[in-house]
Amino acid sequence: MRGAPTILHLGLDAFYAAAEQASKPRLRGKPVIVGGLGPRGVVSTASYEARVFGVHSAMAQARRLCPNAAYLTPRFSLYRQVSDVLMGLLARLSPLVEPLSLDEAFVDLEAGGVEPRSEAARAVGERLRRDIAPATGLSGSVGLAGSKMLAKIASEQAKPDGLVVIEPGTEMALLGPMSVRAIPGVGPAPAEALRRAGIHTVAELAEAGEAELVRLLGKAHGASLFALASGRDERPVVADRDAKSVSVEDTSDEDLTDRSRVQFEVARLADRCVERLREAGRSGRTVVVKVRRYDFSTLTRSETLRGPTDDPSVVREAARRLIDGMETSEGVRLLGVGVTGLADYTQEDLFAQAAIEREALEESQRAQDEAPPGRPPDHGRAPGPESAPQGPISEPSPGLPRDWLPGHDVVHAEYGPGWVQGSGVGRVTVRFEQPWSAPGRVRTFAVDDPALAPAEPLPLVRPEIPPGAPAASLPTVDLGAGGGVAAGAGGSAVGG
DNA sequence: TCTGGGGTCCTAGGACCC
DNA sequence: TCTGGGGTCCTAGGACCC
Repeated sequence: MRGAPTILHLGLDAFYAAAEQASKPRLRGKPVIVGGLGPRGVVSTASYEARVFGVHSAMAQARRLCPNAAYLTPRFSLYRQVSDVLMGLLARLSPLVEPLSLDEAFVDLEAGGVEPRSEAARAVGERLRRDIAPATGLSGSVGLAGSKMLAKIASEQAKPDGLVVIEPGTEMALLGPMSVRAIPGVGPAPAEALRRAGIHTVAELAEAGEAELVRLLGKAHGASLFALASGRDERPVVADRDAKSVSVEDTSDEDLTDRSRVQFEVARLADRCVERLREAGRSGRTVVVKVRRYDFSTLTRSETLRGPTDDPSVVREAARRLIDGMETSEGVRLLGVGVTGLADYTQEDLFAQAAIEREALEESQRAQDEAPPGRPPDHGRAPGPESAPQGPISEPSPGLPRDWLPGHDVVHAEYGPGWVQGSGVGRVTVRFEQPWSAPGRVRTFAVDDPALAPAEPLPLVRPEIPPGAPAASLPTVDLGAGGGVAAGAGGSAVGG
């Protein structure tokens, strides 16, 4: 606990939903829900307008409460882009920045040379809030306090779009009457155990004493909770924490019962997991398979290899052995594959590498041959790294239905950039607008209209156009394939 | 509140080694 | 050959967070 509020916690407000509203002028001021699509989808983030209806994160039945909201598919490439900008702003404040998620971080202002006084810390926080809007197009809330826990509680109180400083010396008066749930780490299960023991507030936690809390909640939880409730929190802000695991999982729209289908899906998940592992430049030693059954009971099985690997076929085979030892006959709603025990990737010798790639290729061909019947051949999603690169010439194969996901970006040869508002019965409705344009109008096309193509997200903040540069080509967020957004984008701006 | 997806940390038992 | 304690690794499950 510091004598000055020099630990800063920042969180963007309703991040994903706010990013969608910044992106889509027509949705500003309206209920927007990211996620919640599909028979088993849950809400990822609800805009403040949607929260009025009682919609919140992780909720399954949002549609009943808020049928008129815009339900959108998440666009993680955009959120990551915004996150990079945000973390860049924070890095200017201090070398000690600890990201907690894409939109949340702790910053140690003292390590950044900020004078350890309330006024100085507050000034930095206020400037940060002012800088966030023009840099990201979004708003954030800032908490400042003498410890991580209090800074986080402060920024929670500051939401939306505010700043709260907890002055050292005032924290116990503030904390005491709060519910035990206000302390990060106290979820439903510990809260219930505490309630049965007659403990409801933070003050009662501190009065209960460490021994009692350890008895109720176990050694680690009890001890750390007692310290936090007593206002003791010396946890440092830690930058550059390495990830400890990588995993992917998928809930199917309907429970899977067919054994070969389960095996096939596990192999695909293993490939996706390794893809992500490799992107992170890591390798892992323990392969984990997760199964959630029809009744929501959850099983995991793991296998530790002799050494770390980032070889798709090795991970796939381990996952296959694990799933083969698991009971799935009554129906599986979720399958997952993960890798833990991560090590920094070390380039193996070239022969081994070549052999591995060859094997992976053969394996993926085998997997394709083994694909169980009844499954569409493969719409659009690349089955493996070898088919990934696609130049500007790659046309969408005619006849194959494309997924037009609500909220995703498209570009039309005549009307320019827009986003999918909805699709069905062979038609897709697109709203033509950009982050910096006035609200746009919708048009409807056949799903296979050749003039319509998927596109990368546009940045939320209009990029500066250097004086003298041609006003056309606006950059897209990702420099990946398929861009081609430029045509006609120059003239239609309104704001700015 | 019939419950996603990506993570983190903790607990507890058993194997194994010294 | 028996007994014991401590440390570490592995496995499985559970709780929490965003």
